[in-house]
Amino acid sequence: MHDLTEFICERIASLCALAREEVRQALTRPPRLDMGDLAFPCFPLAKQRKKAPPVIARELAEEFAADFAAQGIRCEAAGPYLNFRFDHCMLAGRLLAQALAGSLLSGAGQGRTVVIDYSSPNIAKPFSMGHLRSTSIGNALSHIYAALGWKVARVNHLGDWGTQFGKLIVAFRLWGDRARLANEGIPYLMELYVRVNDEAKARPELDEEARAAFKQLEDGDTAALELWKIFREVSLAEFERIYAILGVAFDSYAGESFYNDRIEAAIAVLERAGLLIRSEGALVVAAGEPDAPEKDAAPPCMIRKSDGASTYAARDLAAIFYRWQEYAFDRLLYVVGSPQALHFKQVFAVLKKLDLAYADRCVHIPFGQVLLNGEMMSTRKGNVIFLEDVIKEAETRALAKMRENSESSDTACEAEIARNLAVSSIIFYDLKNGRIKDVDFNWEEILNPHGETGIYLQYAHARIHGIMRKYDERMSEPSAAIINSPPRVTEEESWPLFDAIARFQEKLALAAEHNEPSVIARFLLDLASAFSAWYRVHRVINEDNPVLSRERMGVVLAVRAVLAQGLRLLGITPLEKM
RNA sequence: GCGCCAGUAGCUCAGGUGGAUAGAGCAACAGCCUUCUAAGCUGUGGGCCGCAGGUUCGAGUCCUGCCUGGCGCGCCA
Repeated sequence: MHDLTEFICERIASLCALAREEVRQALTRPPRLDMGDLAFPCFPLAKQRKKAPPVIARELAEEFAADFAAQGIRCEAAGPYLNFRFDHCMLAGRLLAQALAGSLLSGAGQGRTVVIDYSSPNIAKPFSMGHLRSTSIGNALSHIYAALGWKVARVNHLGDWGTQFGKLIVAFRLWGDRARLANEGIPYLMELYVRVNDEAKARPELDEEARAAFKQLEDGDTAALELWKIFREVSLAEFERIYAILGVAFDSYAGESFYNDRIEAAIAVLERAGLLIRSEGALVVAAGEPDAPEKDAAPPCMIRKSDGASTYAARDLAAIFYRWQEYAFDRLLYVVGSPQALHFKQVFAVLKKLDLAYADRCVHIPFGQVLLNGEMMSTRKGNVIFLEDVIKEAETRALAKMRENSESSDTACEAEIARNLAVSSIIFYDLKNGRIKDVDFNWEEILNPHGETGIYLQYAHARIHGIMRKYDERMSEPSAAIINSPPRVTEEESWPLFDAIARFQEKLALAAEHNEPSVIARFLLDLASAFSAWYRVHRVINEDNPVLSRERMGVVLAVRAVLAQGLRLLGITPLEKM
């Protein structure tokens, strides 16, 4: 399609005295498929030719007709637009072959490295729907960049350090039970955490003790460290279980504690650069220009508190220095909620002040919050939904639906499919909208199996596999053989499917450009919906017409290949049966 | 008070670089299973694109001001 576009650009440019680039910019897609494949709006020529755009469109259509027909391009005027229609059979044939060979995507990012910081939950708390967003968005981005040929380092910056562990240590010393901790894991830790917070309201000295306990941790007190290590291990085991269910993996779990002994060195870098200013007893880096700090609209970036302790910002700077050494990244993505936008703005501004070449390579990828009844979820307050409860409920419903459809056989297989459907719907629900949108958690919405859902996509994919099974059964040739010798595409009705397939590469590039997995999610909905509409009216298996059967099977296989590839980009494993 | 983000159908949302009659899903209503999975398909109704100016041949899209909501504004991470 690209070569045809170039041909059109060249001809219009030469005939209308426009720059080729100018023509390419002006070209658009008609709003509906039946109007054509490409359109040139004639408005810019109105002044030059001193005629109304519709007149110009008609003239151009006539002038181009013969020339373009030779290339298999039909052109016609439609109001002020000049619309072009390509040879769909030829294009579809090409796309079919590419889709079946898996060569629709080209790796433009080859050789470049992206570090993606995502998921990053605080340990000692159960995995909630709030943690899911960073996890699913980051995971999808990791697949999207990898598909474009980037080298991807997936980093889980665990929240495994800070005063909350002082609190937990205090709670454990007061009421802790090692046997229960070993048996119950995170829920038990949370119980202790909630209790210590409750009791601290009446006994403020507990907060004091918690600060002291965290100080012990930082100073390397063996007993405190031993407890902390157990908390961390128990939590990590639990998270890895959840990540396995979600199909998410990481290359590094270097979290906050990992940078503990690198912070002083990081602060020393700022010191040497002369960026640190003493302010109200704390050490800060001013946000604005060095010569006019008083003009700052933005608050300064605090590096060291007045009591000498380091801050979150100092830790993040240490992490960036380390990651630069470790990965020499071309891009560093922080998949962290939008409330932290200011924090990252400040940290990145400090990098700029240090005149570091990689300052511009660091990007915050914000996303909206998961709310419950319009409020932020809070583990401590108890108004929180846990991911696993949602998975269980979704599984139960999927299983019930499967039993309703068929009194089938294999319960182990059923359970696996139900689990997949549950995870697919939850991940897709999280990714289908622009990431900046807040999500007010709603059971009926996330469990809804109809409409724009992960289940809808899986259903389309599973039905294709149903056709494949039947094709292998009824037709003389196995469907897999079609992959090696793709059929010609003769039916115009399959064009909407190929029109969707043709956009896969540009959608992928767009998704990476904006760090927006929902672009892929929307693309898949378009593709699946085009397929579902086609499926009703076009029967694939037909023993009396093996040639047509073969052609349609090829079309369906092409759709399947793209659908499966797209689902995997989102971190969803395509199902062959449901 | 300042900053960031959002405001499109009853609800949830799509609408690269400004272009043709603003699109989906849910909900509602009406149809479609003797044929490859009805978790599907087809159709109907439903819109001062927050408001007001401006730029332009042309604005949901760009600029300015305002309104509403969310989040954030140094010793939590």
